[in-house]
Amino acid sequence: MDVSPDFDVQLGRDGIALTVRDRELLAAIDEAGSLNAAADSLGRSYAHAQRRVVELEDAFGSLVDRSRGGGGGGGSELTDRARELLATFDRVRAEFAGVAEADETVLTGRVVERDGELATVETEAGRIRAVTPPDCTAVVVTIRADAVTLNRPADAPEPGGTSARNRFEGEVVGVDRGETLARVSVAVDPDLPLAALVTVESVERLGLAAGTPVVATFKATATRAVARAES
Amino acid sequence: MDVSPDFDVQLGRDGIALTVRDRELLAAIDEAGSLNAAADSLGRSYAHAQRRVVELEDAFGSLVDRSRGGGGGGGSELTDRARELLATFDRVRAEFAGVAEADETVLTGRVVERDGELATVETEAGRIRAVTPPDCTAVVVTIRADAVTLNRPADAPEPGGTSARNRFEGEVVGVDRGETLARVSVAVDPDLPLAALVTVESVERLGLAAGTPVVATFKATATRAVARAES
DNA sequence: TTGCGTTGTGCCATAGTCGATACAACGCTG
DNA sequence: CAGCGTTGTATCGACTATGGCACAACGCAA
Repeated sequence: MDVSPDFDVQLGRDGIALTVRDRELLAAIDEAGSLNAAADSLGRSYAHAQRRVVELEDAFGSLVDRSRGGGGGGGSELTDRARELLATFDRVRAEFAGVAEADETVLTGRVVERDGELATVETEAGRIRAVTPPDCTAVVVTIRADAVTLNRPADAPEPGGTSARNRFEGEVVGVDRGETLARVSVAVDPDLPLAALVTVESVERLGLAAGTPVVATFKATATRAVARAES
Repeated sequence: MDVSPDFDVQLGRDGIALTVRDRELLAAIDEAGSLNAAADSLGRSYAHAQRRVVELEDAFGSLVDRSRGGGGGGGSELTDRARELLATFDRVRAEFAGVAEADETVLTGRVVERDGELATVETEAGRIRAVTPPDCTAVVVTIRADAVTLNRPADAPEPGGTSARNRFEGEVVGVDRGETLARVSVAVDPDLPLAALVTVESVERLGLAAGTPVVATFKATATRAVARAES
């Protein structure tokens, strides 16, 4: 069952949301220098684009300095606030894209202890601390590969000296080396592969290869559990 | 400019996407035992729900075992594949929700070296390794608070012994303690606050309070840069 | 004054989504 | 055989989003 996670970002404020479509419109205005030319270059109607800008400004404040008449008939340009908005939109989108691409290892387990939104979950691989929704004991916990850091056993931080609440000793079972990023599989307790995304530079510095003993650590706040149907 | 990032998840396959709405429909079928009752309980039309199920099955394979006639007139129930689909939907949605909530520290800088998708960026706070889109030198790098781990200086891993490629020494300037999670601000190099989300248990174990010296580490693969307009 | 290209506004047409309704087919029960 | 509640299918109408178009207002330039 190969499905591809996808997402739509939006920045909300005062009940209305700035979507990808709006982002494109603002960017086009910035480039074209006029609302009219922007709508044209996007193949959209001017009327709708104009109304949409007003709508957005209603919620987000002044976004486009528009002037009519004058040399060339007038024109429009983005305000600083609009540029700032575009920047945060791109930033948020990049974050989401990161989690959409990242692969992750998922474990099923049961919560054995709970303290507010934090819980410790008993899984096949051992106990894991994760942020967990309330009122559920049967859960699946997912650990994103970009959240687990690998350490040489000798250099691994003592459990008492770090805020990384999860720590597993294991040995490397595979290194899938890309150009600059590598996906390494670590066999924790029995023989369960935990995926970690690291730089190839780290692979070389730590001398990671099949058989290398490592200590994998990841934060409780970065691993999430969701309820699962009891089977 | 306080905007609230929001998102819509969907699982794509064969060009069609399973949305939140579809998730609700499938869940309702599971609970009600019939497509008809499910549509009713959601306040939707049966006709549309039925068509949608067929549409989804076209792309995702058999999802609902439907039978008509017989005792009670028939009924429907989810296939294992549908249940699996629901589970991964929830899982993915939880991941996205995590990044939507997490606060993050953003730094502006310029890439000074690059190696494929990885780059080192010179920022006010020092050099940071981050995954970076191609063809840009002016960037904004964002570090999610749940991605940075705090270490006691004595226990901090040596740079050579860990896959965490970013390491900053600093001291705690503030602890915003929640019920089980705490947001601690760390002043790195000059006096730039880096946000870290840790458990209150970690706060106590590490004795974190204003003035405590700590070493903050985070992985290059977990920090992302996006292009920014040259000012 | 005329011309020009822009912004601002209103109205209509079109397409897509979705609920409402109606009806046939189905298969067990009484 | 009749009754029942389900699935399957077609058709209609309401609502929304969006493009197309028309026209006024604007302000500078020639």
